[in-house]
Amino acid sequence: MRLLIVEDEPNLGNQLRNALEGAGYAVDLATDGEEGHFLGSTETYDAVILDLGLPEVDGLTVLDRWRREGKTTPVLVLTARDSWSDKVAGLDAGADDYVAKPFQTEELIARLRALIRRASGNASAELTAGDIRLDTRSGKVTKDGEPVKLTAQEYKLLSYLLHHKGKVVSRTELIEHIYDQDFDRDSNTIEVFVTRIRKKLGPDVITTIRGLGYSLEEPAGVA
Amino acid sequence: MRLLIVEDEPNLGNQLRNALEGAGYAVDLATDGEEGHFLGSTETYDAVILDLGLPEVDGLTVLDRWRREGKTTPVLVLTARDSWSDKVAGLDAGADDYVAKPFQTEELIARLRALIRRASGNASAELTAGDIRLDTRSGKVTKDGEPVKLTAQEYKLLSYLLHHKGKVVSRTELIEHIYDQDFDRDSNTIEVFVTRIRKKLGPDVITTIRGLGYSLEEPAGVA
DNA sequence: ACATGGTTGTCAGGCGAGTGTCAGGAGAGC
DNA sequence: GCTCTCCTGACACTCGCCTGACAACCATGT
Repeated sequence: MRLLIVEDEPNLGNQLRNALEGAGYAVDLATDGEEGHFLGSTETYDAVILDLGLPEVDGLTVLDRWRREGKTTPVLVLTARDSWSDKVAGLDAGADDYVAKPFQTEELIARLRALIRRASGNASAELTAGDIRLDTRSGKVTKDGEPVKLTAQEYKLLSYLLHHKGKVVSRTELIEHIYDQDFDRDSNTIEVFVTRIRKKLGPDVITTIRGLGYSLEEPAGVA
Repeated sequence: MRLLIVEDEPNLGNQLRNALEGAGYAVDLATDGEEGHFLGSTETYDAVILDLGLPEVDGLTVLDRWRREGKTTPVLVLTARDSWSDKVAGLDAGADDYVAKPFQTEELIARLRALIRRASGNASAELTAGDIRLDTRSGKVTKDGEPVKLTAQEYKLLSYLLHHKGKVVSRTELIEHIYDQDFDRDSNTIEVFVTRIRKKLGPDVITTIRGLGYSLEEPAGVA
């Protein structure tokens, strides 16, 4: 899962980045509205955290532009506390959720998780495929009810595939969503991690679509 | 366990704070409704003690706002002795328990404990995991029936993990709940205390989830 | 006031899991 | 059979975590 933070205040921005990276997200940080809008328009993110009070271009404007461009990425807006007018305006512009500043990191993360879950159309916090089960809240994975120990990267990869169950996901797409901007794009880490996951969860969990990428399917009628 | 006290009368407020800190809680104190609401909205507490007669914004209003914002933190309300109307109103606004002023500190603490226990879904005053047993009433910990002497911080840490048994708890979350507002966030005290607890209770009590945090599990079927 | 014992937070060194790179091998598709 | 893609075992390096030692800080009793 990859996030964009648009926040001009350096302290808060970095603090946020650290917290979210700690929570297992890949994070890009933009420090003004111009850069934020640019990144949001050109890169793909699973969610955006947008501060409203920004230099150059106001946060609301950025949000509005994205929506006009047809971007549907879920956006979580940071508002100053008490600023109800901001909230209303934000709603109109198409924000998906709010957190009042200053905020508690845990709450922000919880809301983000909910946002991403909603956006990918999953009602529940649990993602499943066959006998594999992943709980996004506790961060635990089980197979046949047996807990399986995954490392951070393995978890990210599996979680992304589960969020896009049934679709074919290219290696590039995976790299873009699991790592942040500056990461060597011609590396075979993804293959390596797919292998490692297959070792832990069984060879049939992830299907290779030769030349295109990988896909995680709900196993067909076979019992 | 971290508490918020909202109490305008300085004597009572400080007295409460001392008593509760003595009982092993991390305590923040707000002296008016505005500040109280702000802290309650932005920080995470395990419970709130709320006086109803407050300057600026009334206690009931504060409570009502929190509930509208979706806060589910358990709230214990302090009411004047005979003010039944307050109680009724408080109930409507979503208070979880009452203590009539003037009150006995011990009673308050007992009720708080019950409140927190209920909120975390534990029926009993005892938290257990394997052969570890923690009595929240007496504040005593035993392993295999043998009493174990824990220091205050060790106890807090263990207790928080037990309250969240099975979940992965990040180092940040632990810091936020064990210490009060201003505490250096990048310090390795948590690691140190985990080590110390492991020394006293055995190395397998607390599991490290690399990159994410710690977790306290009910040991699997193995006898 | 002073001494004492215990508790708490900081630091630095060390260790190991986790991660990415590589290279050789297997298999699909033509 | 040849080629291109993907798989996978081994290795090196990094970074996170552990842990022993120290110093500051209480609380307590004298």
